[in-house]
Amino acid sequence: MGSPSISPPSPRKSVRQRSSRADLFNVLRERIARHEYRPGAKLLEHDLAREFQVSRAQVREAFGALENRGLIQRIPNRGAEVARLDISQMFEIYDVREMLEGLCTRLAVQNTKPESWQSLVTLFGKPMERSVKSGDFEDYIEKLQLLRHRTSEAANNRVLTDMLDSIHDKTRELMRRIIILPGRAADGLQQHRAVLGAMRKGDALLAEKLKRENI
Amino acid sequence: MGSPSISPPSPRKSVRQRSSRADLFNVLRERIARHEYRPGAKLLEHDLAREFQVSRAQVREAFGALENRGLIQRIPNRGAEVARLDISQMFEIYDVREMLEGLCTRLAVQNTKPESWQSLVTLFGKPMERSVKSGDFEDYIEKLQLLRHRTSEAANNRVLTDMLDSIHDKTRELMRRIIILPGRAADGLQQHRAVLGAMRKGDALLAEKLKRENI
DNA sequence: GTCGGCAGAGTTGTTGACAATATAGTTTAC
DNA sequence: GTAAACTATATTGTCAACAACTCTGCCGAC
Repeated sequence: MGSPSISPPSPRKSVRQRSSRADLFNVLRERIARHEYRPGAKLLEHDLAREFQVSRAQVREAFGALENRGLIQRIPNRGAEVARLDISQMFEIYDVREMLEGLCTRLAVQNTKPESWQSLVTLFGKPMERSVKSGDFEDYIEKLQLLRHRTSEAANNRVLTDMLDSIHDKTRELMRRIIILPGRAADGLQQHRAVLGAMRKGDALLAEKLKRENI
Repeated sequence: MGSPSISPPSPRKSVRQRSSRADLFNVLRERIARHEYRPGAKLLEHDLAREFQVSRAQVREAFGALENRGLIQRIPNRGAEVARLDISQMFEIYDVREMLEGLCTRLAVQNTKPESWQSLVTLFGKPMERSVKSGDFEDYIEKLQLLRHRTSEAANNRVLTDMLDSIHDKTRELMRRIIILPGRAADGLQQHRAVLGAMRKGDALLAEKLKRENI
C-alpha cells in the first residue's frame, strides 16, 4: 500500500483516553472529509483501536456509521477503505445539493427577520473582498462555513441539515480545490453577495433561485 | 412491496444460519416502516438475537444502521425504541421530499425517451380508476410504488435514491393512512396522471413542477 | 402515608479469545 | 522459467462471558 502515512505523526496522544463512541466517529469523519486519509486508503480496525485506545468493536461501530454516510466502503473480509470519489457521483451530488441548498436558503429566509442577515451582509463586504484579492482562502472558506451554518440553523429543519452535512463531508476537499482556481473565489463571492442581498430583503424565492444558480 | 415475504411467519428457519447481516437490517427496517413495530416500542437485543438466531453483536450492528437512518432511537444503557414520528418532523420531511421527488422526476424525464413512460400512463388509466373507486387501495399503493421505483431508477442518481428511500421508510405508514381518507386517492390519481402526462410528453420542467404540487 | 434507599432482576455495554478468510511469499512440478 | 500449490501471516468476522447500568418492587424511617 503506497499510502505514505495513514497514521498521523503522533498516534499516541491524539485523543486522551476520553474518546467516546461519537467522538471516534467524528474524528474519522473529519480526517476523511479533509483528505487526511486519502481516497482509497485502507483503514485497519486494529490500528485505529490502538490509536484511540478503544476496542475493535467500537471501531467497527464507527465504521458502520461511516459506511452509512458513504465516507468509506467496506468489502466483507477485506476491510474498509476511504471511498473513492467518482466523478459521476460528484455530478449526482451536485444535482441534489443544488436543490437542497436552495431549499435551505428559502426556509432560512422564511423563518427569520430580514435584519438578522445584516451582519453576514457586512461580513461579506469589503473585508472579504480583500481576503479574496490577497489570496487568503482560509479566511474566505471559514466565512463561507459561517454562512452555511447560520443558514442551516435558521432553516430549522433537522432532516435537511443532516442531508446537507452528509453531502458536505464528501465535497469539502473538492470545493476547496475549486476555490483556489484563479478567479473562482471572486466569482463565488459575487454570487454569495447576491444571495445574501435577497435574503436581507426577505425575498425568499429570489434567494432560493440565486442560491441554486450559485451551485 | 412485492418482495417475497420479508417477515416470514416462522422465525425459526430464517435461512439456516445464512441470515446475513444485511437481511437482518432489512427485515427490521421493513417491520418498522410498516408499523409492525409501533412507534415507541422497545426493541430488545436479546429477543431479536434469539428470533433470528444470530448473536447480539449482529443485532447491535443492525441497530446502528437503523439509528443512522433515523428509524430507531437509542439511549445509552436504556436500549432502542422505534422512533416516534413527531409531527413537526413530518413537516420538515415533506419540505425536503417535495424538492427531491421533483428533482427525481425531472432527472427521470431528462434521461429517458418519452415513449418509455407509456406503459405507466396506460397503467394509471382506466383500470386504476376502477381500483380507486372500488376502494382497492392495496392495488393503488402497489402501482404507486411501481411508479416511484421506475422514476427513481430512471433518474439514475444513487445519492438521490438513497435519500428518497430513507424518507420513504419514515412516511410509508402515514401515507397509507392518508390515502384511505375519502376522496384522497382519487385526487392523488388525477395528480399522478398529470405528472405522467408531462413525462410522456418529455416536458421535464413541467413534470417537476406538477410533482412538487402533488406533494 | 410518603419519601428515601436498598436489593434483585433484567438489559445494555465491553472485552478478549477464537474462527474464517484473504494476502503474500515460498516451494515444487513440469 | 513459469505456474500451480502450499504455508505463513495478517486482517476481519463471530461469539460468549463478564461488567456496568437501569428499572422495579419492597422495606423501613420519619
